[in-house]
Amino acid sequence: MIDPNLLRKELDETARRLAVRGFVLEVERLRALEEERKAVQTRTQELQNERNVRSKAIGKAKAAGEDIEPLVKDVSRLGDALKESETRLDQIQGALNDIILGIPNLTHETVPVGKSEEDNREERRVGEAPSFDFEVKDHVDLGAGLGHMDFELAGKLAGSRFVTFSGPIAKLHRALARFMLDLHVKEHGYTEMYVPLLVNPETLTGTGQLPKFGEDLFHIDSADLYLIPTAEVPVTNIVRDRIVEARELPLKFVSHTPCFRSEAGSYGKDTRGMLRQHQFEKVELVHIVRPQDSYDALEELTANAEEVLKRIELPYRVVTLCTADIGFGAAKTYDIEVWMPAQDRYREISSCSNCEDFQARRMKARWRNPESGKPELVHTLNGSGLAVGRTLIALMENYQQLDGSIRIPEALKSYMDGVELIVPDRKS
RNA sequence: GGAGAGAUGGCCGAGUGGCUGAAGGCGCUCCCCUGCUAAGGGAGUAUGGGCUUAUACCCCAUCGAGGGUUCGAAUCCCUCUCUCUCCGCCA
Repeated sequence: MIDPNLLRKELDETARRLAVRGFVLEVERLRALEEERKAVQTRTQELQNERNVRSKAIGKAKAAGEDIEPLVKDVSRLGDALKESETRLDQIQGALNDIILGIPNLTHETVPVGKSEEDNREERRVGEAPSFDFEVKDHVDLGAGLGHMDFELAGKLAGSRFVTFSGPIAKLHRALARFMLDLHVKEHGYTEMYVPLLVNPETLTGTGQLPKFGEDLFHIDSADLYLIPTAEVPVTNIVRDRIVEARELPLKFVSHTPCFRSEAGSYGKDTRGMLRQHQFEKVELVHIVRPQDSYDALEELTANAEEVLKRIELPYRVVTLCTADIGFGAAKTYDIEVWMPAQDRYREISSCSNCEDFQARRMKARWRNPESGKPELVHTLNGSGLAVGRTLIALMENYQQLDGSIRIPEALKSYMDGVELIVPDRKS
């Protein structure tokens, strides 16, 4: 959440900055609530103070053996007024809290202002799109030809937006995840985390999925738990309600998990193939850093994710999301988009965001600043390094051969037990 | 799932209705003393909020979480969460 002081002291300016990203702030309602909050809070605290002072006096009088009845009678008068004041304060603060939890983050000054994803700013292109002297197939046709990717079977087992792999495709999928984990742990200095895939509402509120985006999540009714939509949720919440020492920073975590998304509201979008699934694997990168380091960390994290594509030689580009396309909690986001030959366009394969103190404030995630000696909010960042399923289909499409077989890039061979080519299964 | 015990500050730990935001110890910070080391003496050491020019005062809240009783709750009652022990079950 954004700094509540902005709503108290710079309300109009804050509304203007939010309007840039298409969010309409209820300025007049906030102003009225804030004014009342101030009055009621002051009144409540005065009443509490009076009660405390008088109650202490009763304690003393009693210890001294005096008659306390008149004193008790005197304080009881306060009861109703105090209760009423406290109740009203709770209501106001609840209302303010509801509003503020629904306000998106303020964007960084380097974020392009835009109206749609058309206005995202391309930063760089890396690698050459492969040229084919035959008609390219998409991953669905390739998978069907190979006989190792089955959407119908998944439909029978679960429903739409699921997939099954068998044999060499399942192995390639696993190889990709292992390759990514090893790269980030051994060469980029990340600590691997194994985390719960079901989390409670507090955790999801910490990273910003709740209360506003609950319909995007799968919920377990029997236990009030949710399936994680990304490892960002449990991993970032490691520092929730903590004050970390300055010497511990930066914290860099990598976690490979399945992710679950209801995709409510995306009916009819990317229905073919496994671009948009209810369940997919992702290797997630999370940084917890000092505020002054967060923009350097965003470059580092993005470079770490890009390195995966460089190693497996897939062409991609990096774009800075504009104010219309950026996510709820992010101050700045780079999307990495991989080349998809069958679609003849780049598609998102990683999203790397600096949330600044937006999640930290919700989570009460702080560090002790040695200069002030005081706890201050950390900055949090996250990014896919990479989405494994999408990497798999990008690899299939970019490395396809005339006969429908798939070549294995050099960097993955050691993870494939020597398999250099995935060929159609003659049995199927 | 059944039976029982517990949750207090960075840590350990006291505290069963009143000057306890919390004894004592450890740790940490600063100062003093000591010609090394060790020991010793003193002071300080939670977080959020209100007020404020102020990280100064003062005030409010917080002893797992949320309700309740009371003039007054860390202490009493209820619900929940988590931890530990025993039994059962189990990858």
